[in-house]
Amino acid sequence: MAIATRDLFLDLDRSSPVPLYFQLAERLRAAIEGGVLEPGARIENEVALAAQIGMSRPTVRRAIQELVDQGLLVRRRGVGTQVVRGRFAREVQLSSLHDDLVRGNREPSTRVLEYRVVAADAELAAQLGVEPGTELLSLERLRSADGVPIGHLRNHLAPEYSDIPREALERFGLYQLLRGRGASMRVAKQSIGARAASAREAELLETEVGAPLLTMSRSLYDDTGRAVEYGSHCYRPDLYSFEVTLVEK
Amino acid sequence: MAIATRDLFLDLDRSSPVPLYFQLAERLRAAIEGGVLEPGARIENEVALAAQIGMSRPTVRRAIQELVDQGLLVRRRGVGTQVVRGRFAREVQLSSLHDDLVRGNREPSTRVLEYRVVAADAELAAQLGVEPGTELLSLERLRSADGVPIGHLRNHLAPEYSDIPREALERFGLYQLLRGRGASMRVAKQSIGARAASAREAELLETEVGAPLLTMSRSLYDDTGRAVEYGSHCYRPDLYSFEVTLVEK
DNA sequence: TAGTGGTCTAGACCACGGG
DNA sequence: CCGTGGTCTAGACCACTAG
Repeated sequence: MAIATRDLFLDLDRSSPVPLYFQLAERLRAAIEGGVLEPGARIENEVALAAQIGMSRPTVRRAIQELVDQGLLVRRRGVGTQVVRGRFAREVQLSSLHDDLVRGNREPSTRVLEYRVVAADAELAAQLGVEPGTELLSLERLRSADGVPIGHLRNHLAPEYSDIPREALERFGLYQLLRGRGASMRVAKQSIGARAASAREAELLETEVGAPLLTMSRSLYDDTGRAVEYGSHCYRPDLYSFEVTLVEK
Repeated sequence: MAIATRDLFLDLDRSSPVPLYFQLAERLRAAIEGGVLEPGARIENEVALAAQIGMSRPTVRRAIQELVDQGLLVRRRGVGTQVVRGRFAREVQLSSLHDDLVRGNREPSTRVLEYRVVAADAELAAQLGVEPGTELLSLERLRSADGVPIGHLRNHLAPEYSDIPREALERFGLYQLLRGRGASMRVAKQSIGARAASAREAELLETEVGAPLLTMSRSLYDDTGRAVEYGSHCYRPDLYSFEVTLVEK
């Protein structure tokens, strides 16, 4: 039996700049995360839901699809749509470690270890999709949370961002600064691995030489498809990990 | 100036069971990966493309959206759609290590180290969304590629899959066996981290005690939202890493 | 102002799963 | 057989960007 959802959608605002499908998706999400729709519960079919709410079926469908993509709902043709059982994972966003820490109510701080302009070698040029020899701002930072070192961050920034002042990097997250300079970041391609800490990394991260580190290298592109930065980071695995949700299509 | 794409879409098959939007997306992908559409190239606008191909705009739009979601294209309202610059990352699928190795033309082999039924404790029950005490098949396997140990895999399977024979696990990937039993897996929630190898892990993986290992724990759900398995794996980081593409919405 | 992607409608037909 | 989600159409209006 499908759950009655009539009362959940009374306050949709058609004059709002927020899309209808998004408003509906957020209400469904709240119902799921708030326990109104329990794990395993079936929601009403798309046609009936559209009629009840007074929206077209494609709009309702898109709202549901958002939650399917995020792993909160599963659909079966000919059967129906249900809430996934089990725990909910916080969705991975395209955000910086700095922002992650702030969201987790931890106090981030940053020490800039290196700040200089370099010419892109072949490897960097390929990662970023720029010409070899292009001038990039090379950064090396140590990021701490509540005074404890958590990550060693190396970044190379595209030329248009190479005027970010060193002092700003001590106080703000890199993504925050990039956004403030008009970058609209869209696509990140990451590779996650592990390796042993070097002597320098061990000293910076206050751990032992050879201790396991979680590594992440990332190429970041903006909404024009141009490279914004290439980053090569390592983290203390006792203080940081990556959460990923995969949905089979 | 937008790239002419007229000739790319002459062989679309409207009678095929493969959806039109998917056929179109695959042709676009081939054009991008084959270099016909170069990094940074703009493709024609959705309305013109639809008219040329003889499809409706929503269908064309959906095809483009597929590639946007996969990080191959970027769109800007009022401007247009462009090919992302930089390297293309192979998309992460919901697949097993076994399948990954086969795809990479490597020879996987598996040693089953443990095979027994256990009762779910509170932690496992929460991860899988089942009642505590539910009987689960507990597995411990060593996966090698071309004879070199690459990962130590611990899994707990939901009751309906606990009759998978031990011998099958030596010869096939777990996902392959689950699919063969009718499981249609949909959602995986993974956490990726790192830690030091224990004495046993070091021996199994032919590395040193304390050597860095890449870890991944995963809850897997099927298309009814029910739990299929919980896995807790570790890998030799010199032989395996995770590739992730994130797209900001 | 012209051109683009973003949203939304109101239908239609089909494929699949279950009874 | 019926109910469900999956696909597709042919429009419409709007918001944003660039010149």
